[in-house]
Amino acid sequence: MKIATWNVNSITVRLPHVLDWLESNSVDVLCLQETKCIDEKFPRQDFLDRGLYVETFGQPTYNGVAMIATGPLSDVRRGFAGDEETAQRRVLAATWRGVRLINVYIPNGSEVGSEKYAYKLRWLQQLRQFCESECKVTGEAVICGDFNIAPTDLDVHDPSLWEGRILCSPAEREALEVIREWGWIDLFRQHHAGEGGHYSWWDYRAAGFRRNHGLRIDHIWGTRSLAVRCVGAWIDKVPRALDKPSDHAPVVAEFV
DNA sequence: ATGGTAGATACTCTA
Repeated sequence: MKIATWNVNSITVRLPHVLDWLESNSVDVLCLQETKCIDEKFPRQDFLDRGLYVETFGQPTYNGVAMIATGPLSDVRRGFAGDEETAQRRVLAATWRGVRLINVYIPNGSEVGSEKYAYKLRWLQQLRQFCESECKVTGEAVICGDFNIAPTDLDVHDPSLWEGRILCSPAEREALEVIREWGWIDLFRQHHAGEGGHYSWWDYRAAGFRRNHGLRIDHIWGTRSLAVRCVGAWIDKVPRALDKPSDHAPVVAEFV
């Protein structure tokens, strides 16, 4: 079993990359973020034609998450309990073959101290509640997506440049730690303990990818019972080097 | 010093 996450920065633009990637990577579930596409316009037929199952939770222009799977997705949950119809669409949960999956696009936060930053911290508090209500810590569950947080300085190409800045600030790292303490294990770090230089996002600007000036902000975390079955986790930089790439690379975890 | 690029939408916002 393989589970992957990929911020595609518009499913409309990235559809060829996603279809090609699925062709050459036999993943069972692919969680997408920043689809930037309302559900009615999501190119679901391209996936259905390939025998895949699709669940979407999108809005115009911004945000949007989706799941693509090789089998049916059940108990689909869209957004937090009590969200207004107009709330930003950033979280989608579903069950695939008994595994509970949470797909998140955590807010970027814009700038430390801004209104968007406060929204990010509030959203992270809600996400901890969501984990508690949607998953059993003793069960098989995964939370993955664009977390928009580099958990430690090991996940940052230049920690002194990024110190205290958005994606790296202490308050957001602490809020993420509160979520992790619920019972999640970083499946990538489990297989790459202490290794620097592994990033999942590189800014389009200033030739970030060519210089490997990146951050590891896309993550796959699992509960203990899945972590012991996880035999590998990696970041696939191949699609990031294509023409017209997303600024994020897919992250994959494999289980026995 | 506050750059640089990309995407969706509409003459900016978000990342």
